[in-house]
Amino acid sequence: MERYRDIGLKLTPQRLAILEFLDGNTSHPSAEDIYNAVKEKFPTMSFATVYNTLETLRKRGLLLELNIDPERKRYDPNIEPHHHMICLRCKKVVDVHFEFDIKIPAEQLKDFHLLGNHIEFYGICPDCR
Amino acid sequence: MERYRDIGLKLTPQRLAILEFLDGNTSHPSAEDIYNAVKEKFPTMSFATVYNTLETLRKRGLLLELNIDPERKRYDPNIEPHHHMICLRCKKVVDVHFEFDIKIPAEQLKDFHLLGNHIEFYGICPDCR
DNA sequence: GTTACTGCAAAGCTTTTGCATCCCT
DNA sequence: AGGGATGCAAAAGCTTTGCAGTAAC
Repeated sequence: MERYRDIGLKLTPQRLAILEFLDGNTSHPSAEDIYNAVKEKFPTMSFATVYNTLETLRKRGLLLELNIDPERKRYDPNIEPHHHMICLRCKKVVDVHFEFDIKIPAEQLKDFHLLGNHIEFYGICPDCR
Repeated sequence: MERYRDIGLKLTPQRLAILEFLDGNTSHPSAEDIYNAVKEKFPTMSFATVYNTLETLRKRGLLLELNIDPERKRYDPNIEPHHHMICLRCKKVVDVHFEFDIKIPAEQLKDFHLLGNHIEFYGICPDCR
């Protein structure tokens, strides 16, 4: 956790609680999920603090903002490149740690300069079958 | 256009204008883009009508709702499975019509029943280079 | 004539912002 | 002590909804 202070972040108790909740979390929580979780420790916690902290972390490259849910932003503390499997029924999102070798044919690529990719897999999870 | 009536949709002038704007459109417009475009023909056009029509089309599988933009929903009249290339600078979205052979290793797949996938490619488009 | 659609306005959600206060360093 | 963070409330932006009037079938 000291590494946060090293990059110029003030380690307030609220932030520590948010960081602790996010650390190793693979549930891809929304801002509200985070707010609800941390509010138990800090009843005065506000959405502003949650959003401010998330934005601060994102700007420093310590957090990813995911577009996998059309209704709200989801956050992922795992900044390693990876993909996601989404259950169409319960909306659960599972990480897929595997590097796929996908190459776009040159005639489609034109002069686009590729920097990365993200795959969303859709299906039905074991629990929903 | 008659096919819309065949599936039980009333062909109002407003709807025809929306359908005409969407037909063959590869710009992945937002609801506001569609509203602005159609408002020129129908100054009384309301967002309610745009959203109602989009939702009606989506429910009938005639339109895709895209999650590629965290700020707003984008719509795609091309319902053929395809992927997207997104310019990180100008946010332009280009279709990628190519089927990639991607298989998730069994130990990652678990008992997830896969139904489809969508790849977002990130990079810089020729215009922005 | 029925039924579904339109358009306005209001409301609902998520996210952002202004600002006074607070507290980490 | 100083500068950034917190928390409240208000506002902003996108999307949905209620409802009365209207038009397609």
